[in-house]
Amino acid sequence: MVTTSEYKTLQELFGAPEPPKNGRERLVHAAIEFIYVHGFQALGVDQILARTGVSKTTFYKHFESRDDLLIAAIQTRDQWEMTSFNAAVQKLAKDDPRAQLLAIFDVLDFWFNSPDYHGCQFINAASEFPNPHDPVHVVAADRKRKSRDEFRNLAVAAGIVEPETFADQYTALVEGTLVMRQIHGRNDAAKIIKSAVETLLVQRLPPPSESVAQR
Amino acid sequence: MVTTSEYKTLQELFGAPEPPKNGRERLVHAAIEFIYVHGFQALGVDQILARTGVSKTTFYKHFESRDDLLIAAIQTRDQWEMTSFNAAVQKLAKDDPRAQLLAIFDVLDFWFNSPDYHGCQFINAASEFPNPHDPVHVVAADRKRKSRDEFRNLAVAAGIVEPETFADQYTALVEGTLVMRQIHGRNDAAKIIKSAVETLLVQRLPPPSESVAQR
DNA sequence: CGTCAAGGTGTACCACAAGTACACCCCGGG
DNA sequence: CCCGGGGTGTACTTGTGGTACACCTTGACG
Repeated sequence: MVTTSEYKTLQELFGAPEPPKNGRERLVHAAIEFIYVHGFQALGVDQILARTGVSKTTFYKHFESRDDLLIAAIQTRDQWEMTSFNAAVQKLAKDDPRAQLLAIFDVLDFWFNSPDYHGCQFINAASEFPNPHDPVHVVAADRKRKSRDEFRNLAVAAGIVEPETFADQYTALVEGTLVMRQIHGRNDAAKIIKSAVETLLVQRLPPPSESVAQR
Repeated sequence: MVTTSEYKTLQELFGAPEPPKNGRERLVHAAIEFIYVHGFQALGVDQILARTGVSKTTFYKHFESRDDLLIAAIQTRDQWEMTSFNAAVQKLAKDDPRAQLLAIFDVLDFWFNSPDYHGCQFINAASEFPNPHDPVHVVAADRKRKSRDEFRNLAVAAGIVEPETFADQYTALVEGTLVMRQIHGRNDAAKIIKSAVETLLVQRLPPPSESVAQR
């Protein structure tokens, strides 16, 4: 098992999103930053204009409406976060699927203890836009289902029995870990839940193949 | 284990909140209903006034502001939901703590498959008001932490080893189940995750006492 | 009976944010 | 040269949270 101590900051694991350039990208970038801290509904058009120095006319040339900006923001965030997170897991656990299923919680632990953690953007988004047909909700729900499918693929690759059921239970633990960190305020959540994952893993790993030396 | 088939509807398990009477209660009641479906930010003062037939002047005699109504709404919902849920668990599992830890997922399953399920109000609230000092967020976070403590108490009563760790893992599974139902759209979540709870339980139940040790 | 307070109504109004209309600027490439 | 893409500024409309003020109804009680 790769020890995570060689990585000190989340930046090293995640990298930073590209700095903004033209008007539209400046707006989306500023929106992402603001929304992640204060939520979607708190974002005011005038506020984001003052913050970026873009004029209102320019804004409405790039976006049909305020909602249009919100959609662009979560889509961009989705792209960035998915690639960053997967890259971080890859750094810690290479291509070993079983190690990756555990390393995911190490990455979560890093993330949880970074100073600018403000919860899972997609849980927030789906809660703020409860209508399942709202475009923002759709992006968030798709992201969640894709994550669950990636977990299933890892489970299959790791040779876990009943990978679908395992994927559901593993996903629930991940989501629950996010909620415990964000709402319960437990920033040790990832460390503690990781042991539950190990319990589920050993129960589902059929042959005692000593191939993956764990510990 | 109590089979749940004797209960057909969530109403039987939960009961209904008391019908509204005077102006203030009508407003709070209508707000709760609306918020649970559409979210906090979607609630407009004029809308709720039209819906209840209360005048704006009356509204502002009862509440300092719109936010004040939101706070009253989530507090009232908190009271009602906690007592209803606990009563439902009691109906299914009497006073057997181990059975209660499993029955909680049976109640969740009922709830998930009722037509008017719209997610966990408190996850929604904390997401819509991400500022940890916001009054609405505080109510939601307190509710979550209290639930976790109730789970810990059940674990202690059930004689589970390391009840604190178990409570954290159990809580994560509950929260994860809620998220999977609400965002992933998996209304079979409670059934599937229940088996993970059983796995954690058998691992933590120390003596193979053939009958559940009851008080 | 008279009166007074609690709780309710209606209308007009202010402040602020989303979104529109219109006139204008600058600059690089056919 | 001039034309279109991208940018600016100002003034406006509209909707909604919140206020001010004048008024109505009911029931307890001296």
